[in-house]
Amino acid sequence: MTRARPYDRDIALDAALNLFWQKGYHATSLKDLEGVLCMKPGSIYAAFKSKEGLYLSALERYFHRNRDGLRALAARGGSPLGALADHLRGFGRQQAEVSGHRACMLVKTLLDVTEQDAVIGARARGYLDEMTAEIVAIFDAARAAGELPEGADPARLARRYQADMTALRIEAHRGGDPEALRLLAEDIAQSLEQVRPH
Amino acid sequence: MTRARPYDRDIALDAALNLFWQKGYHATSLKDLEGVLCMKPGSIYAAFKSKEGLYLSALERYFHRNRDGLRALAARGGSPLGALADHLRGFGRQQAEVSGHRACMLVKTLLDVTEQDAVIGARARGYLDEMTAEIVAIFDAARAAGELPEGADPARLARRYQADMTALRIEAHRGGDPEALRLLAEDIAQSLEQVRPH
DNA sequence: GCCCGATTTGAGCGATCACTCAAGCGTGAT
DNA sequence: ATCACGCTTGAGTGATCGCTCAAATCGGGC
Repeated sequence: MTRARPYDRDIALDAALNLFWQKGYHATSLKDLEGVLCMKPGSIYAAFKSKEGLYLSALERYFHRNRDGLRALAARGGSPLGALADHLRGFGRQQAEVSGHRACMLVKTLLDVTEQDAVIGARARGYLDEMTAEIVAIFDAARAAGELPEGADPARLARRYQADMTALRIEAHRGGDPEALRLLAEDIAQSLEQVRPH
Repeated sequence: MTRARPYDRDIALDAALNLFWQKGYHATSLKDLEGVLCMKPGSIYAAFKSKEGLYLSALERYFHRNRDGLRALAARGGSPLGALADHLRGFGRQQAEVSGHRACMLVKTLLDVTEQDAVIGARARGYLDEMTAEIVAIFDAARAAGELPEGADPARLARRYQADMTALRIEAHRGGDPEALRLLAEDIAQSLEQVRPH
């Protein structure tokens, strides 16, 4: 290499991720990105090829972060079902720290994207499917640990959990009473724990 | 009136509603709207003041339609809890007819909007709150009908129901196996019916 | 110290954005 | 038939969109 990169790809991607997450794909302009990336349009294009390319890179980063978080949760040992319930309750306890950063970016992408941005939409769907698979694996572990009754279907439970988590995060994005959010998370967590054989 | 309106406001609003619902606020251009409304930019501006004004009118229409649907559901007589459960199951049975028309437009708006479109965001939040109130009224009716246990909180149950419905509609938007969607709706409906005193 | 080549720069590209307004035209009143 | 009114028209506004590329800039190899 003849010259060190004057910008840090990770830092730039994080900045782009946060901005895209907050404003969405269509409402974010290259001018906005220039600002938070501290890069001129030529550099952005050289590094990420296009606005769409940058979005895809940011989305991939987001996905990996979430997937790794879920894996860390599962690798914690102890009760898989308990880990999922804790995760729900933890999310319910969060205060609204940064605006526009609560709902899942994959879901936001799914809803924001049209037929013109088919590539982005397909990628978001793929990542969501991978997340589903991760959750299925956790329910499989729960079954192995004897936390599920005989006839329980891990895939079905996983889809329910993912839907619940999506709803919880959208409710968080909506704002409103923090205590109501906590109660919602508690209700969902209790539903989850009810599947345990008694 | 010196001249009959050459366009039908209801038809135009429906067309705008469908397009906005499908593509979202930012991704819909005035040129797109000209096409589906069969109106030139001057007429659109004269009738709806601006793109934002048109969106607000379309959103109001969407809200009234949904609120009235919910009221009709509640006015059907019989079990309020059963009506809600039926509504969930009915939604789970739907096939993906028109693309991009499954998720709730209020939720899509909430996620799509930024600080620049604060008016639209506030309106969407207001409508969502009104929907919550409608659902609370149904759970109040359920309590009056003896379908709820002593300590049950209608507001808390309503928030859970609304979150579940949101999640179900997003899952429908995501696509995938129709049978999985049906099972998800069934799971949610069964959770709802579990609150009945036994 | 000098040059080479990779990288950044930023003015500016054509296209499209939301939107305007002077002109044209259809309609009901007379 | 004619007029006057008011809605519709659509070319065109300035601004901004995503993006390009020739020129400036900087670091490493010799």
